Amino acid sequence: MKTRPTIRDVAQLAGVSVGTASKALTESGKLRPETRARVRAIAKEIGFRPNDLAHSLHRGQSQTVGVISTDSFGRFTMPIMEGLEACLSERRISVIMCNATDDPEREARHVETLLGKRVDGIVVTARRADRRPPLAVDTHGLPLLYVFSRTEDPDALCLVPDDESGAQLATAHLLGVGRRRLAHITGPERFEAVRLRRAGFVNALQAAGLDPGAAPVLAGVWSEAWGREALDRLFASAQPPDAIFCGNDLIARGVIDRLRERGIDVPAAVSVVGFDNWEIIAEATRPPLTTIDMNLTRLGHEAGRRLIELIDGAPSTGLQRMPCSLVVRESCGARAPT
Amino acid sequence: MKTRPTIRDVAQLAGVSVGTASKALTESGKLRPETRARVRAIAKEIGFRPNDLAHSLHRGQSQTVGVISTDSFGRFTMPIMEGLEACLSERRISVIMCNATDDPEREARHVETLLGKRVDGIVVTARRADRRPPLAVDTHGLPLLYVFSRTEDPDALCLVPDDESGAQLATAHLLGVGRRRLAHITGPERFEAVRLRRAGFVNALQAAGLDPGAAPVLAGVWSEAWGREALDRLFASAQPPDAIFCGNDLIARGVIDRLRERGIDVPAAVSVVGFDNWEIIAEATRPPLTTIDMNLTRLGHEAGRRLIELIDGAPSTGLQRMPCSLVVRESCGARAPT
DNA sequence: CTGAAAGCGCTAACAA
DNA sequence: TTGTTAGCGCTTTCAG
Repeated sequence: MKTRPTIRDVAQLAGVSVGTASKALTESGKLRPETRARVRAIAKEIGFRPNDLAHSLHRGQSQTVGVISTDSFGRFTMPIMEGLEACLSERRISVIMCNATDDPEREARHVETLLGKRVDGIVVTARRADRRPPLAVDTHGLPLLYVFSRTEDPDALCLVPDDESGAQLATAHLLGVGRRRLAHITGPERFEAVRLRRAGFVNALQAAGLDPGAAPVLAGVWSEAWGREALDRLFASAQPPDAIFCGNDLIARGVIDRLRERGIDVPAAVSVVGFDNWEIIAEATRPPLTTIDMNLTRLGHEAGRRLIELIDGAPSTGLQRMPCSLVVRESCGARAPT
Repeated sequence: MKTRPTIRDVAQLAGVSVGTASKALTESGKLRPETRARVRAIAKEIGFRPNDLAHSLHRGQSQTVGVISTDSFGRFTMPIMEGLEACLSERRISVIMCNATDDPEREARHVETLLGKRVDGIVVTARRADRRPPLAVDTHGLPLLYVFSRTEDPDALCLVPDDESGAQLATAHLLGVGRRRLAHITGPERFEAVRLRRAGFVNALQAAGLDPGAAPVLAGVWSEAWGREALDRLFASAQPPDAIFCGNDLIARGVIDRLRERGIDVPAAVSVVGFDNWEIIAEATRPPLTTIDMNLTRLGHEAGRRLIELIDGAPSTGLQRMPCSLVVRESCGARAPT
């Protein structure tokens, strides 16, 4: 491995001292423009690129943060990463990806490595936004941020989507297109997201003066098959719903598929709204699915912003819920009921 | 930011010199076991963690590699990353993720940053395995590896899935269950993957003594809607196929959906095989989809292995095609035809 | 077996 | 305006 040119090489070729060369290259200090230009020319010519390791060692900041994911680069992690990286790369901060896949030992090893590399901060992300135990390793007060993930540690800063208000948004939209007999088909009860989204659903009904007790809520799993099955159950009753809020887009897809199979028109007879805005799914349903977007990329971006604040010394703790938004496609019909 | 303990602190508390402390902590050299134990105890007690930046600066290796993706953390990048990270983390090598999203300028900036951080190697990955221009920045002979991506640079090492043999596998499977009137529905012609998979399809037919000219090939887009439309076209003819090899799972899903809508039984009347093994899709089709897996996680793992070899000094160039495999579910029927 | 010191590449404080 | 030097934290000779 041929070693790369150092600032000493640049200085030598430019006929100045290293100190001068350094000054010339970092904009800092006062220098005769002529000298500066010469140094820079040499640097460019020999392909000098400052060694950030040395810089970081000196400065005590590595311009690097670590991301620990328990979601092995899954569907939710990627948009978050995208936003995070976009935000951080503007400050020339690099992000190191670590996959722990729910293995505490791996996680600990990764944190050790990150600490060794003297990252300026760590963000923890997960497959679901439920509470998780704090990192097992003592991070010595390193800036720490949980995204799409929460911890018991009250000192930690956690950023999660606002499932409840997202669900209210969805429900309100169904009411807005004139529906009154709503139902909710969702995932496993043990997910906090399921409980929050149900709460949002119920709240919105109450706010509209409807009786939530009359609105069926079916909890199952996060799959199309469950969506189909649940739909069959709802339509076995005497008073089937005219609108269904689904806990995620997969369920919604199952629901819509089954409605079509039953010859029930969406959105003419029944309106459906999903959750996730998983585009490949939402755009492939027939008709395309109106759904809730958790704005995960924005969440990641915000995480980057907050992490930088933490790194810059502004302390901050607590749980922050970021708003969801409604993406209207065609599965609910016109906004104004006819 | 309270500064972390250094090896000097450890040495001082243990009553030895820094040199001794270093030896004690690195397994190297000869030391009285008693001394070693004492040093280690102190180190553990005060939470000493060696500063890898200093280590790297000294050693000239950063134990870090960069990944440049043009696929903004998309569906194909994820499994590759997973395998790569798993492989590399065993050697305690960290991976820095950079997203360039097809913007050459961003890409260049990222490469600069990586060079500054003195990464030991760079892997480039993409949304599709087609040829791309080499990195715009001079990497000074840094180990470089293209995964799921190729470049014109003949000196580069490129790892891609073997689309052609994957397609042969799929086609052979259809023939193996007794089908003879095959068709192929696929994506846009401009994708190399489309051309290779078609070639594999044709080869397999020829190998079986069938006339490829008689087997329709419909190129369109990578969507369910196209799958449905193409199926309608095939069944508008006098001699519809009894087996369809689809260029990806989305198309396959559209095909299967439409077959069901037409009341044609899968797999009794028609066999279908997909490509990608995108589990969420493949498992949701009715019946579940038999498909080709590009083994991207393994590809990523292999990339890690090869990159380590490059870093360790073994030169290697050229295009390497990694095998795909067949995942049998239920959309083709029994292996032995009745 | 252990201590002292040079040096990895860079920056910043101080001299000239 | 420019040069000199100490030091960031670690490893690795080379003496002791």
